[in-house]
Amino acid sequence: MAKRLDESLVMSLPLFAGLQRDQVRAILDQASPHRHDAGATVFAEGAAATQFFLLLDGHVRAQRVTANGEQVILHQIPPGELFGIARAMGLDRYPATAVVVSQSIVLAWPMPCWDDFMARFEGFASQTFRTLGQRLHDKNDRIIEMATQQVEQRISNVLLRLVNQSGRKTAIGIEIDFPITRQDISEMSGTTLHTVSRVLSGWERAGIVQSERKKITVVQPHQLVLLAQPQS
Amino acid sequence: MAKRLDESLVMSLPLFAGLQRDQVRAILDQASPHRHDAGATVFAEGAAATQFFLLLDGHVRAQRVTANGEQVILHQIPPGELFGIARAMGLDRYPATAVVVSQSIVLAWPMPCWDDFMARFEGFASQTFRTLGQRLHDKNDRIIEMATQQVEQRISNVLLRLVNQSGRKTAIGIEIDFPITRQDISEMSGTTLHTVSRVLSGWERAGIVQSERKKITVVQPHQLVLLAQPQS
DNA sequence: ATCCAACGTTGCGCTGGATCAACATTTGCG
DNA sequence: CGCAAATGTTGATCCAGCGCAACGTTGGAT
Repeated sequence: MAKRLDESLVMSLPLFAGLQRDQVRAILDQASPHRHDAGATVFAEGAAATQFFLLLDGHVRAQRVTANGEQVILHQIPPGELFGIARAMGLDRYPATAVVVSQSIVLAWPMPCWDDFMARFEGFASQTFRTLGQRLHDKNDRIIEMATQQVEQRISNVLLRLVNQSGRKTAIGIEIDFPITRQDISEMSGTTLHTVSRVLSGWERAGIVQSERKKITVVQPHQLVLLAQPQS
Repeated sequence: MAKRLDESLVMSLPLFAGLQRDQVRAILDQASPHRHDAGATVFAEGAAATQFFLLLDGHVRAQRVTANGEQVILHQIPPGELFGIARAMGLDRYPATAVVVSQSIVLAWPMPCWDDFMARFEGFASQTFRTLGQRLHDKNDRIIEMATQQVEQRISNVLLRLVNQSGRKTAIGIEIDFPITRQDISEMSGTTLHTVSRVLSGWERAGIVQSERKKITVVQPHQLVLLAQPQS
């Protein structure tokens, strides 16, 4: 653990915009960096919220399990974003489980730092507000989708969101750059893996997507946008 | 407009906890009070966010209309809560429409006050964080419900939420203390008014609820709790 | 090289709820 | 008062998508 974190890794993040280099230094010095492999749990629902985190690289998702044992994926955290900030919301336990989707680099701070940072760094609070506002907005969108749209449209929307957030341009289209299963998509769209499989098979036949095991490439994003629209 | 707002109206709200009487005075002096009748629109989706609001008394809901013209009720604002705080989330337009459900008293501040209040009053930011966190939590619950539960369970959950938030004890049970239609409930639970009507008729026959036009009284809350549970 | 677990596909039947339709009741308004 | 609009009820029908089942495919562990 001798190696220090380099400020340049994070200076470009909106969270640290407007901070001096030595301020960032001070923040980073209190963080412990972790590398997690796919499948690892960063924190579990209901556990005491002793740390908060910044996702430097990779993909982490927040999910919850129902009384029935069904999983629901609530949120996919993009690189550069804070997560596990229960303290900000007045909670002392994590409201969901954070699971690593693909190898990720995560910074962790002890939760007491939270109040300290909020008080000392101007942009910290406003940036956190923005993040929460964005999440709230996304969740509203999702609620509206679930309330009014058909399964096929919901799946289109999930794919489009993933592509926008984590798409990587390739020769044949835009690829989702982390491993994702039909089951995952079903847990994001409120349906079953069977239905997802059927729908994706259909789209593959129509040339809209192309997929391998745990990998999906959107070949015709425009078609997907059309499918995502509520049909008149 | 000669009458001044009395501090005691709001001093007990968590939002103003820890503030001195003269601080509250200063805040109130910048507010303009409004009385709205049922059906009035406080602000519309997409409009420039020029004001933020505090609901003193009554009921206001946030809703959005889909491209199809279907309405979805996103949130019901309880008395004492801030709303229309687009600024906090980094937005300059309201993301939803705020409609008055029953006669309400609302305080309005010009949006520029927001940054000012946030900077000057300690508890303002933390209380707002708490409110946003609470909303986020509610929306997660709702997403999980919509993804995993049957219509009857979702309707139970909606009723229970309304009863908890705005229930008034009466001789026969707990009554929802603002006018609410089957249509409204369907827009909160992602179903149709027909299905809501059928379900409520069933519950009425079973003696769980009792309802008149635009009025619902839960007679056996416990039964409703049981119905809301995912069946094994 | 083999095996096993995870992942993906597809057919089939069933059903929860949407949709369509008709009608009843209540309220507000000219 | 009488009428139109809003609200609520209930029956009949239909189908999207779930549950179930069987099977195929891939990759990683030993």
